[in-house]
Amino acid sequence: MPRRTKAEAEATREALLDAAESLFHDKGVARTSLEQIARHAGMTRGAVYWHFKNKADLFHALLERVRLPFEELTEDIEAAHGNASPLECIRLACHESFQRLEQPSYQRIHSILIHRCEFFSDIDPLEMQRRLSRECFGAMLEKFQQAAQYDQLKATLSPEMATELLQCCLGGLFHDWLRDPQNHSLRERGGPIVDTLFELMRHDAG
Amino acid sequence: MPRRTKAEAEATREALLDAAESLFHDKGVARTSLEQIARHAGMTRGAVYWHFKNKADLFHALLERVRLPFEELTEDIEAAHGNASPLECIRLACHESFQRLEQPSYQRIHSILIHRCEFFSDIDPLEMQRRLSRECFGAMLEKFQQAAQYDQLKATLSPEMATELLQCCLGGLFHDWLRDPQNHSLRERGGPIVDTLFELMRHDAG
DNA sequence: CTACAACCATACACCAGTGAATGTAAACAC
DNA sequence: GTGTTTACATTCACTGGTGTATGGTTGTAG
Repeated sequence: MPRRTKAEAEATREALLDAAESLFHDKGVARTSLEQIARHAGMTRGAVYWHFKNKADLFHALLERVRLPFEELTEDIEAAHGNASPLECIRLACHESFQRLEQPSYQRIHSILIHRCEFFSDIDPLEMQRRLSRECFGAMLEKFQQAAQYDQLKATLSPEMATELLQCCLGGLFHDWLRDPQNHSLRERGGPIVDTLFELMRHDAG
Repeated sequence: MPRRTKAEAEATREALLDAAESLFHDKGVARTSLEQIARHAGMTRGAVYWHFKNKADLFHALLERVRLPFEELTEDIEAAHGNASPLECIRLACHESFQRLEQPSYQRIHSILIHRCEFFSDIDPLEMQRRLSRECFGAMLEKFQQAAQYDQLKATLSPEMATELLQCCLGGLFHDWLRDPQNHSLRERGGPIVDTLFELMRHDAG
């Protein structure tokens, strides 16, 4: 019973993306066909090829759904803890990030991005990872430089090194968690680890 | 001109694995066919199906080639720095690991394991990652407990927490590096980071 | 009210890849 | 030396997936 209204068409597009997200997560990107995606959304392959050029194009569209929320994350954090001290601001941002990443939709997409898809000629998951990593690094470095100005960091610890240390730690934590998301909570494990690291980096008062 | 001698047969088996390793690394696991692997090794698919049951079996065989060297790594480190202090032993082990991981064969296989293959029903890369991670964690925890007994750690830092911190840090470092191995050296970036972390964790003498 | 175009279903040809069956020549046991 | 088995090459049948072309129904602009 085509054709639908414009809002309905947009709804089926979202339904196709939802189906793809679910199936990619369950079976991997390479091993899910467009036919399966269409069926899971209650459509046929005709709908898929109408909304997307091919599988790579569909994959790009999926990633777009996570890029925007990620950008607003840093802004929200800035707004929420802007009045706190620089070091405390980063620490709180980490906790905030843990909480957001544990939302099912976030978790599923990142799991696809990291574990469920191979790198590709026309669809490179590494490029997206690099982007997120760079943005994260820049935001943290800025804060650590402020912290150094306020003498919050240990004297021997440069802001650049502090940023690298934290980024490595967060990255490892993130990958460990994504390996078995249902096994343990990112917040419960990551919280104490991050707090400990900040305690070690902080310049002891007195 | 079959049939070959036993040594020749073993050589073709290795050649097939080499070809698979090379092609998996260049094009990903899902997008390389057994035909391509055979051709790249100067054989036909008949050879592949003789030595391996199917693609998953071939993949397992590839991973076997990296599991054994990894196990001997920890033993070698134990033997080399067994007389050093526990904390120093772990630190040196990290540096040693960096050096080994930068060898092309290691780098390529880990790159395949993490970026070039999707998880699979019968061939799960996550399981291998979990194994390596667990073994690594166990060895480090043991050393950190010794370090705690010798009062080498900061009083507020438990050996469990120290292990988790280091593991997260190493994991993130490893993933960052694998994203662009040719871009920067694991040793050159990881060395200072690890040294800094140990400096922060060490109990100040005096 | 009508003509067009959006939205999707259906049908088609086509190919890459798998797995198993078969062929075969030489290595090895005896 | 002969038979058996090894170590492949070759062939074939089959499947699943892709891309495109075409058809059909209904919103929607004018």
